[in-house]
Amino acid sequence: MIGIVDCNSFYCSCERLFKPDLLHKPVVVLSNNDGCIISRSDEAKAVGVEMGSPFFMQKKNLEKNGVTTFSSNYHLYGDLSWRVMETLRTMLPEGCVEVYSVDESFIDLAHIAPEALYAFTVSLKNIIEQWTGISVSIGVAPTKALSKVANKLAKKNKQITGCVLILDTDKKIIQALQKTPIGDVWGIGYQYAKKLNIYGINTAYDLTLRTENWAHQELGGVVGARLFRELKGFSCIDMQSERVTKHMIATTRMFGNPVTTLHELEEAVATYMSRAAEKLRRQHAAARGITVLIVPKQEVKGSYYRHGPTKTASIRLPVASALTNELVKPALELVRSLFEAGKTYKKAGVILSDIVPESVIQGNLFVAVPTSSEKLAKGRALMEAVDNINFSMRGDILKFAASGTTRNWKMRQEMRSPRYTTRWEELPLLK
DNA sequence: TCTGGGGTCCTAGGACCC
DNA sequence: TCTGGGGTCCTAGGACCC
Repeated sequence: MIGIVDCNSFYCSCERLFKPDLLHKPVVVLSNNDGCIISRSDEAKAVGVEMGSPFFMQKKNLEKNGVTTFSSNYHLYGDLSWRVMETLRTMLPEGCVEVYSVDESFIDLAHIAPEALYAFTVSLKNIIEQWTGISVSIGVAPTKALSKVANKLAKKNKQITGCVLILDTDKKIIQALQKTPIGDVWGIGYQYAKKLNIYGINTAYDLTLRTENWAHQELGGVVGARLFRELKGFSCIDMQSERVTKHMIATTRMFGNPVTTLHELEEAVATYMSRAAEKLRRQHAAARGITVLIVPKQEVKGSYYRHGPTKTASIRLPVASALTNELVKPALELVRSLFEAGKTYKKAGVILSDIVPESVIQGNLFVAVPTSSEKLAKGRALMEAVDNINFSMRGDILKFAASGTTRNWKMRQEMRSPRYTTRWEELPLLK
């Protein structure tokens, strides 16, 4: 059996941990730029605050209901996430925990006897809550997709389930599938749900009445076929070992204020590239592919989004690199090629792809030794020094000049809580 | 210049996840 | 006025090869 452990209203729970007076009060957390609502406590859900809804549209409702609002504080969430995952690792054998996102892990429960499953799961939940202060829900079933179904139901009926639900018989599985709207199924997003509704498929159970071939045809090929089998109880999405290196590294941001000049765009792109390059070096890798994207401010009729189409440009370096200066330079050329004078921009970003481990950077036969080993070593040493200083001093003390110093485009975060657990200056104080 | 089948590699873009 | 950020996987189609 496979379980999924999911933190309840994770970001809100993190905020409450250091503000216990908010325990049974409505709380929400906003996305970057204080744009939209990305986490809600149960009390906030109860007064009709929708997930993903824009902050400015909910502002009145939030005030009226006395909802406490936080900007996102990723230092805090990242640290508490780590504590929860570490707790799981100490409770389960090596290789049985797959961290799936900041607030979720799949756990392999094959080693637990069926009759002991429920008691084990409950004790796991209690220990996590006791050790970290974060409450979780756990769904258990024969496959990953079914464990997600179990988890959703456990959360929906907290009073009855106590946030733990185990689907260990065909009967329970079928009942659970019948209670699950098709759009709630893991792997069925907005587009597929719409399509399936047209075919008269409204619950997860309805989908299982079709054939694997049908799912293959209508739901994106092998992905759909796999989901179909998983819902039928045949496990085909294995536990993944911890991924060491990412295949793609992105740093993208909305601007705090709209940007109209090439100069500002260049600053932003240089800044984002510096961050992306840091992430790259942290995983001891180098990248060949560079993509720059900018998004103009422009109404598009009939579109869900309130911005113009994303403009992208990319290149491949002759040789993979992890040096900020080598990555910034081509990125700046790309952004210059994309920029159109007279337009207003609201977002920009960089994406590094074609990522290889640092140890296997391929030389290029046709590149005339610009990267003699001596020069390469110097570049690495410089990067290491920059990374170390920025890490120990916090907040980019050392920057490349191209990143600028004024940064009018920086994002807004007006209601961020202190970084209680990762900054000495921001430790919580007891009176 | 025309004709065929089978394969690889690459990129762009769509769908999804949290 | 104001709608997030960072990922994954897969498919289709073009270029190129024999």
